[in-house]
Amino acid sequence: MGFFNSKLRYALCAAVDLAMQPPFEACQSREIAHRQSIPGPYLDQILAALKGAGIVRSVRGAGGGYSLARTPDRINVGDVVRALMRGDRLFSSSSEDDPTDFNAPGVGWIVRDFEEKVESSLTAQLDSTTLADLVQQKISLDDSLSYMPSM
Amino acid sequence: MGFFNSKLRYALCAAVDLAMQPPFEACQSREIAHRQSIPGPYLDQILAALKGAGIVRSVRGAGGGYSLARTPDRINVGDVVRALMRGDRLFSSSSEDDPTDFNAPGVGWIVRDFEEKVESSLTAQLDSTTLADLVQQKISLDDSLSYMPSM
DNA sequence: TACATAGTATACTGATTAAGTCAGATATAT
DNA sequence: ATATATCTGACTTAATCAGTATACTATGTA
Repeated sequence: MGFFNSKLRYALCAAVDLAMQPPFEACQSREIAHRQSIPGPYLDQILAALKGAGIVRSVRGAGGGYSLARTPDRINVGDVVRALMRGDRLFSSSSEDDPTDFNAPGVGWIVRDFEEKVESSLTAQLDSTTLADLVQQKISLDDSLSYMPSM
Repeated sequence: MGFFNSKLRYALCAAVDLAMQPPFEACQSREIAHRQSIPGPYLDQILAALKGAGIVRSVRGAGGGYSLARTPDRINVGDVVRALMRGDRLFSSSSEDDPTDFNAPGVGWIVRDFEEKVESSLTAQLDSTTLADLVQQKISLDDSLSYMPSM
């Protein structure tokens, strides 16, 4: 439906959710799933990816859960995107797996070059927005609606 | 492999190819296909979409072919993208087909709102680059390589 | 009028990805 | 030990991507 895929959207929701919790306090995946309406087992996959990228920390066993590995102002949206898109789409590789000969010095070059400009300006935008920014927007929204549940 | 899909890349190559031909002179689809290394029948599909969007004009019968419907400086990349992405991906719709409840006033809202900001800045970039710009880059490239075939 | 040329339309196919689901293994606090 | 959690990997279903194939329609030229 949109520009992001659902996995990425879920990941961002989960990350922002964690960013709104008391810092470094473990939070169960099923709580996050419930608050953000994310399918439980699917969220587990996503959290695993976030953990692999060092965005999230996990504590196993009873009383365990997930927490952010850094403060929200030191995690940006680009980090989350890159964590999810290992092997997946959203301009996965920058190097070698060209199907056609866009290497020949022709129109294809120019098109590819333009594409890269778009990519890099997009990346810049993703990297300049932090989880803290998103949390702040959430708070502003709640304020403007004149009610303040922490959900 | 990249941010664009191959259909869009082909469409841009074809459009730029036409932009480099003598203005309003009909050009056969198979010639374009050959010059730009695009699978013939696949290009036909793409040209049909471009025609449907009023970007390209076609003349049927012997001696016919395709030409741009407007001058290259009045066709931008965004036009081509929108022509191709009818029903397809790359932020297809802006309205109603939300799978989950991103309508509830929660974190999902903020994520969706950020997503839309990204989309609109992307759209702005696509809309501010014309086919004429891309042709100019091609010419500059040829110059800098010190040889000037029109291909 | 007939033929060749060229675009138009539709349907089909194989490969890949998206979006989850499910079962079970592993770790840990009590 | 056991209940509670994460972790893992395989599996499923549907959609999309990237093209092919086939038949049809329109038009300029001989």
